Amino acid sequence: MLPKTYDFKAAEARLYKFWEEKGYFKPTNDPNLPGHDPKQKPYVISIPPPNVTGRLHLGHVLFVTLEDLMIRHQRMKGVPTLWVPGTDHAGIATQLQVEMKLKEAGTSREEIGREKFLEETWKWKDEHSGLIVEQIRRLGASCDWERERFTLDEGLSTAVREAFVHLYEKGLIYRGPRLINWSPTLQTAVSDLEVEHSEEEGKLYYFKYQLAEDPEQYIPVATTRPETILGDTAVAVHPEDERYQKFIGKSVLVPILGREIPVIGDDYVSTEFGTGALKITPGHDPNDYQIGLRHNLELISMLNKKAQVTEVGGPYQGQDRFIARENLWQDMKNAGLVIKEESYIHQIPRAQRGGEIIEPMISTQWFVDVAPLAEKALEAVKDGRIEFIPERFTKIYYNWMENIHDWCISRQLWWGHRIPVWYCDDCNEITVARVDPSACEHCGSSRIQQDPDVLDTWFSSGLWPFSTLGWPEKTPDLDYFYPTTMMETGTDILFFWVARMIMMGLELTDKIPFSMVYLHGLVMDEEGQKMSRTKGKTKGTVIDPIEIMDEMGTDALRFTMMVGSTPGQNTNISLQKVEANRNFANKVWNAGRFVLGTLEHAPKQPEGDPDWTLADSWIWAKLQDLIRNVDRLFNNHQYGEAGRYIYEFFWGEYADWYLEIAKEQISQGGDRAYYTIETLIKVFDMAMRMLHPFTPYVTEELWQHLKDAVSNSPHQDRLGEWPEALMIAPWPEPHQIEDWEAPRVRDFELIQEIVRIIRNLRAEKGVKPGKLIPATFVAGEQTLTLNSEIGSLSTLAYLDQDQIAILKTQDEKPRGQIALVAGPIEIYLPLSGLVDLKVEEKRLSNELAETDKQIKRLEELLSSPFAQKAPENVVNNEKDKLAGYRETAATLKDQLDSLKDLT
RNA sequence: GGGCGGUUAGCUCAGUUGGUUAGAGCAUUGCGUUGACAUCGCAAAGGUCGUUGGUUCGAGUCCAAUACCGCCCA
Repeated sequence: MLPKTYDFKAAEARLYKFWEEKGYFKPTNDPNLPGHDPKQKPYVISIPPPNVTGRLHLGHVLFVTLEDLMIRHQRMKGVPTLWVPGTDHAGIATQLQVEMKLKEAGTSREEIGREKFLEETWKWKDEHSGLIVEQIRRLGASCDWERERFTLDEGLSTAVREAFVHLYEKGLIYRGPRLINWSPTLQTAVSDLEVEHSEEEGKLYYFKYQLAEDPEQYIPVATTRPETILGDTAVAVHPEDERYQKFIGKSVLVPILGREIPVIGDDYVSTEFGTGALKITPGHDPNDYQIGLRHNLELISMLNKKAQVTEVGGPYQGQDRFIARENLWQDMKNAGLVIKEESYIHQIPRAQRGGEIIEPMISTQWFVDVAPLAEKALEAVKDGRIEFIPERFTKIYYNWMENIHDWCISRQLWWGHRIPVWYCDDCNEITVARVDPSACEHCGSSRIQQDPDVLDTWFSSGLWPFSTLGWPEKTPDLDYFYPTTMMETGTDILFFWVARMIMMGLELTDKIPFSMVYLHGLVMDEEGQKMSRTKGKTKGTVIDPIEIMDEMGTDALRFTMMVGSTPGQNTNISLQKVEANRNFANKVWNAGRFVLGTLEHAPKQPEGDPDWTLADSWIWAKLQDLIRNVDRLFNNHQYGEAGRYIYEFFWGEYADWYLEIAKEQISQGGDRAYYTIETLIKVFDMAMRMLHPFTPYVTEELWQHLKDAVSNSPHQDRLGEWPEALMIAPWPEPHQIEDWEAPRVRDFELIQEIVRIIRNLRAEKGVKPGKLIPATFVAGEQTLTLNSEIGSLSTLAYLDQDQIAILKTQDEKPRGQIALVAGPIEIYLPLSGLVDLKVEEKRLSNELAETDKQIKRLEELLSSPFAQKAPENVVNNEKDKLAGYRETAATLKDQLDSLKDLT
């Protein structure tokens, strides 16, 4: 006998090892092995690689569980499946961690130098990389670990190198000074996507731009960043603005500095905003930069890389940008150039990592010219080769692709793929090479220096679906498993990653990298807020998945993530929910225990063919229905909904009803017991199969026990040979609904209704559950059905089996008994002493009133145009209901009448 | 400024292609503990689906407008 509670701690590690050792994580039909059939279409997922030095958070849990579920499902369907795991080097994040460590040790990367720093970083990586991988394994992830990759692996580095050189040679990568997003503390450029705009309170500063020819006249200008006045190279007004058009072509004086700059007309300027005149700082503002390009304006960098004022700032040179703002403004006040300040809410660009204010500045960086790539990437989605789930992301994708900007790919970091470009000291030409060159390819000089920068981590991530399979080598893996099938990831990296993979894949491999993109939302706390380490003064809301797994088991966590999630929507999670699902795992465990227990005293062999009871047929029909629903939902990627269906079936139908009835049927012994046990097992087996992708551990554990028990039981003959593991057991196939199902389900629902109504009455009358009571049923056409279910009825409603009468009709109403009505069935319970005629009358008339209401409602409905216009089956449905209510009403009236005779 | 999502029971969320007075978990209330399960069982109470209008025989489910919350892009 199994223990009373499921000991997940012992089971999980053991089962994972078992699966892995059996080689189930590896694809069947491996292209590297003999007998490979290239025609069999595989199902492939490449994991969104987590940060190699990171640690598991709930976001990881969500995606690992989802992908594992998809993979396990396909594997059970017999499809060759491959899930490629791996990690990424996470340039900035990892470098920062190591820098922090160095700082603690009283040194810095600059101090120890690049080579030593990289050594330290690799060491750090080696120390930490095991953790996240170990944690992902613990989640039950059935990835092929022999194909695990890391973005800085040799092979993947070759891929990055190839991609860079290819794009460069095609003219799609270029270098040049452009306005980029600069992070003054990280001391690197970042891409547009790595900048977040947050709405914050600031000030709008109004001041005077004096005319050079007549300082008495001025143009009023408003700005949120007065310090950038030092870098102004024009003042722009709308060409049709009557207030200012006369100034166009004249010069104005930069406050304090006295530099002369032109007044230009540009219809970008809004006449509504501020004063209607705009100062233009092309060196430090993206919009101004565009205007500068249009008007050929001078570009002035008034801040250096530490965001301090440069020499162009005259007296403010060396001051931090925010200090300079105050000082300059004060000086302008003194000079009478200030008009006013008002508070103003505006967008502040902040670094996604670190949160400091990003400084737009001119810098020489490497860029990808993405427009030509985007065009192909757009086409691949428009023509349906790539599909988004949920579908609405298609539009979001289009919108981004259609307004795409060049991608700044160089980072002033040390940890990452170093840019494969060498500059010649002699001829100043550059050499871009797949293999490290020893001499300039232009003049042959050996005095060449490699570009010190590394590439954006997302550059290598963009190659992930194919680089992990061996590209640019033509490997059997690449040939067979690429394009991959499913890209499953978070909505937040649609642009960062998915879009770029599509662009890179199409450009470099000429193929789409995957045909489906499934996007999940973010994991939030129970109030739908982002989890935070601290929340005001109260404790943080961060839930540590490891702790949860320790306390409640991996399955509980996985199931919670799955049933709590809907495609593209955020998932709110709470400990309470995990607890509820731990209870579910326990329920599954105990139901399994029960089923196993029945096998121990199963009759040896059946004597005849099966004679299925109503309950047997009912649960089997319900199972078929479940299989159909789960199939439908999986096909639509509604995994959470599928999980909820299985949960409901298992707990609400199989455990609550069928198991209880099975007890009684087994007690009858003989063939009845034999076939009941068979049904118990078959349904349980199927349920375990469908549940397995959600909760792999508890299902496998139980299933293994069941398999052992069955193979040692007489049932082996009829149940046949079972596969070696649930994990590779065939997925239940849906069957067309058969004619016998609906009537059996209807009949059983009548039994359920009878049971419920008796239970309710017992509860109402305070009859102890242990007390068995007699009952009389007047069943009319249902006499046969009820007769066959005496056992179930008495078990479920706690009736005395020896004192049950089932009559077809009844001439005289019994006296002094409680009368109940369930559909067409009259029920009489001789609860002497508990019968209060007044109470009974009230109860019956209430019921009658309720029934009459329904009858009236349906009569109205059926005499409305509904009867003509609605489809026949819908109308018939309502007609049947009406007939049922009428039957009930008639019976109730009968009972009321006979009650009145007594009074 | 453009776009997207959400608004359903006290809380957190589900809800097939519109089909006829809405489901779950948790919380609440009452009863219950000798054999699958107290990580439980039985039962009860609790929403008319943000608002307005429209399409339809029929709308939580489609359309339009609107309010509030959130996100993305500019």
